Amino acid sequence: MDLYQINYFIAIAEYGGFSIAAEHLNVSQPSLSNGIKKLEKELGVVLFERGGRRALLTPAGQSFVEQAKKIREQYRSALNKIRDFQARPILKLGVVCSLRISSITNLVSRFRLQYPHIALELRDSHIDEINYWLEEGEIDLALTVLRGNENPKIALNLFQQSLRLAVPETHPFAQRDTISLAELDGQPYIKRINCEFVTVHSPLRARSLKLPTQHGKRVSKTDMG
Amino acid sequence: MDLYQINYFIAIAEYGGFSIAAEHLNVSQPSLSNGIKKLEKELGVVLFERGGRRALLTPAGQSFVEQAKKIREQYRSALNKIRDFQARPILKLGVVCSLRISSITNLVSRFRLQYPHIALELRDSHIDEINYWLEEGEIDLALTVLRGNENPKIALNLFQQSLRLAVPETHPFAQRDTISLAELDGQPYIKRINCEFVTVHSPLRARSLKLPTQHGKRVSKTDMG
DNA sequence: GTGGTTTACGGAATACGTAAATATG
DNA sequence: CATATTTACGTATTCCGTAAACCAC
Repeated sequence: MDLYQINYFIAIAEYGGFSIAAEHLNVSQPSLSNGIKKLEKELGVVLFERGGRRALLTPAGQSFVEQAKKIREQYRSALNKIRDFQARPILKLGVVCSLRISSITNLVSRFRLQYPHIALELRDSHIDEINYWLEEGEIDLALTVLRGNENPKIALNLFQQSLRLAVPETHPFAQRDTISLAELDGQPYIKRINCEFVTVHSPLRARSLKLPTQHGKRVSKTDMG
Repeated sequence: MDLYQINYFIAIAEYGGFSIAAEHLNVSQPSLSNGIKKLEKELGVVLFERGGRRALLTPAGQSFVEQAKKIREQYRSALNKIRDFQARPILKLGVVCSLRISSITNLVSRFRLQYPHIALELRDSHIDEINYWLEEGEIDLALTVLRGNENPKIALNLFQQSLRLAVPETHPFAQRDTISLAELDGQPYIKRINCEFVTVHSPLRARSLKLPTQHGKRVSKTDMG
């Protein structure tokens, strides 16, 4: 039994399907299928009901999810404890995937020049998981979007980043120069898939394509440049 | 990180060396060496001080032993929980390695004839680990040696097995027909290595070679045929 | 020299991705 | 027919054992 199988299994259980879990894990669906198959063989039980549109946990699977999460937690805890002994200090940095890449590379290169003896480890995800990692001590710092209600002792404004809205020419917003995020609340939008921008062709003459989404939740007010 | 690495690491830490751990794990020394090397690389710390006769834990290694045992326990607990859901019932049987193989195979074949739908899983080790497995619920039954003080409700005498003592012709015991185990207390003896009998050549004309040892502890009174 | 660990190397198992096939609604 | 999962297959990695080298006492 390997940890990757544990992680695969938990992801499929939480996302409710092989395909969507594969996207978030950045692996192919067949890899997940084979991994779970091997896990089921080792455990001697069937973990998912694959019939129909989505993968549903069997009773055995439901039981094993709890166990799997405990194993994962134990492993994470062990990794955190061992960090104090590592010769070369590692700064673990969580990055919200909606940040512009150039901003990150700029910061990283300046950091590496100033602190060459410190190793950098970057992990990116959506804002909720970043906050979770921060609480659990899995990352030391987070590059994220400030919402204005942060404690100034633990949050620092590093830079501002302008967001642009893409609408068709016929859209009511097309004539406006600035839009507050509050006005967008409830509007349908194109969802970004796995931190990649969906490329939009002809019918829309896009000004630019940059929309924070947070996985289908409605956008709320945040800082705009 | 795989579980085999965890098990390798704990075994080396407990036995105090790569070679002796390899014997008990039934793998080669280089396999252990590579496994630990990979683990150290992944963790970013050195786990053992390899200088000299034996492998000694570094401070990081001492810390990680505790974590590794927790991970192993969590994994075992998960396996125990999943057993209730397994379609084909599995009877896990622990066998003391000093038992005669023919006695075990005889019992096993009769069991399989009578209960063909039950899968059998056998694990063998010394008596202390067997008892530990029994307490932890890792095995359902134990084939072991009765010491006479067992609760008759949970222990059953299945058969008796005669033990023989091998001594040189000049030894005081050589003229005796029977020896009680109490008389052997404190006597030097040839230690069995990894459940295999040490083959003894010329100078000793052995009557037979069968001595219960329990890993270097002094033998105590038990049932003799 | 002896006991113990590491390196080198060949073979077997496996994890991954791409592409095709199968099943479900 | 569309979506979702499973097979099939080629490739790269890795795990294991044997044999040889290295290292400390």
